[in-house]
Amino acid sequence: MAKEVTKREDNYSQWYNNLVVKADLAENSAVRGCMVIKPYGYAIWEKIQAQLDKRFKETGHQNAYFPLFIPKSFLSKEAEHVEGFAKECAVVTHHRLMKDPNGTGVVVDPDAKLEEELIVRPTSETIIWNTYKNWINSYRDLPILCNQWANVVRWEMRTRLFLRTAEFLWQEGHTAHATKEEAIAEAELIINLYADFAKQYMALPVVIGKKSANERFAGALDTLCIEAMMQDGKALQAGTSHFLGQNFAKAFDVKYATKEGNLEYVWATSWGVSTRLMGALIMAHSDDNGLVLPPKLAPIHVVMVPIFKTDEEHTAIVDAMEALKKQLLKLGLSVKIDDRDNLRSGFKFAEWELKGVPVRVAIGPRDLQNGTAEVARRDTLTKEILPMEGLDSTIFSLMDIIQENIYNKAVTFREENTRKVDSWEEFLVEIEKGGFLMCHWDGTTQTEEKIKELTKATIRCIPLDTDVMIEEGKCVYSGKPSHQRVIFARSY
RNA sequence: CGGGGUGUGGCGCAGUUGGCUAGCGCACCUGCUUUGGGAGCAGGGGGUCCUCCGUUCGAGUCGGAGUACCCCGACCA
Repeated sequence: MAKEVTKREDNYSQWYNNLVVKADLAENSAVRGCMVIKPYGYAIWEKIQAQLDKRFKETGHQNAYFPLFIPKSFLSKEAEHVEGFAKECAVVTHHRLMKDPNGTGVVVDPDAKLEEELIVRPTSETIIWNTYKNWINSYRDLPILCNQWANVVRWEMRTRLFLRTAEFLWQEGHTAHATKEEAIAEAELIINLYADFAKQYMALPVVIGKKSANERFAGALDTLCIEAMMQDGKALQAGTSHFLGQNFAKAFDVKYATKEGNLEYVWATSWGVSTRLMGALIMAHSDDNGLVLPPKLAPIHVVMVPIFKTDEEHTAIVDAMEALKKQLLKLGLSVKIDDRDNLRSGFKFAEWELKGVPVRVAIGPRDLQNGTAEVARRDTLTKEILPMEGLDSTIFSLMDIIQENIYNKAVTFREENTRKVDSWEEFLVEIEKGGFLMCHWDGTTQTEEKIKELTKATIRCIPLDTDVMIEEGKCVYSGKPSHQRVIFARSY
């Protein structure tokens, strides 16, 4: 009973934390607020990275890398941007240590004070736009479509594994365009790319929408986002794509010569997803037995557990497994044969379920005689005895079935927990139940803040693509006229 | 930065109104028996009880200060 996971309904956040640690994805580090991503967790992140990277390149983007440190003066060039990040920055003030003259160990050498402090990037707009200034002269230099895979630091008060850590891994795209229309199209392209990735790979349905002015990225004219629903009914912002207008171009004086010979400021976007996606993946699909991984992101697709009494049986079973493994490898699946001899099969079953491996194959002496194997699905927790013959293709097609099933389950859950609410009394009751509330809103920040103050619910987004949301109505709080419903929810 | 809680082998905890050699479960090591849903028995190793100061014949236990972490708020991908 070493690795029992707590139940979801008892304490959702404890369940989540427990799961992350027990499933071997990550753990807290010695550094406050920072986490260690363990090999099993990182393997999932690598799959996410690879797929996104492929999609970025298919849409004409290139990877580049910019410095970790940002001179303090850069950060203050865009007024809203500083305000948004100032409160959570790590600052480098010195560049040297020395032996402690009054004792043992080392102290900061006071003589090594930096003339200008360096900020550990909370995001890279400023350093990148300072660089783009030198890259852009003419309309022929545009567009610039760069992405970087990097780590950033935001000194958060409270942290949670994957969902909010002081340091996190992400990708951040930064693009420069000649026209407003092109920049807006880029921001939309990316948010759709994210949504499609979430659906196809993470088996995660998301709502694409626009942030209200209040929730917008510091320095953006518009923030597009994808919002997902977790199993406790809370919303999680899974990715953002910002239309930055000419704000950063103006702050860093980035102009280009048009065909006609005029000087114009360039238009910008930035966009990103982070290791928070891992949190979304875990919270959206897992159950009380542990992680449930969609096959497209699972580091191990199939785990095989031999059941045996004698050495001869063990050898014969593992031989049969090796043969099946070879066939599965040919089909592109990753396979693990768990032939540890110090653990019982029941323990292994539980352990691999905890780690979310989509399919488990158990073979025992009985199967060996009958030419069968026991195949268990992680998503449904069902198992059946199947003939060894043709098992490779059966398992291969199971992957798509499982992927789809996990997605459908998440869609169903979201639909069951999304509802229209039209009165304030109803809102107060419904928000306690969790989920997405589709409500009319008068469009003012005051109303939005009042609702947040009273209920902790925020506008997750103004959905872009849902026709049903466009209709006349009255604001759920103020009663003023509204033309479209927005999504209210409590969030992470 | 406010409110609450916890610091005892690697992990999770117990330790009564201060009392004698600091204990339990898991994990670990050795051996035997086991293996179709988290094995059993026997033996074994591992502790400056967060730190400092105080009270006392005697402190894991009481008091004070510090410190670290967790939970709830404010802040956020």
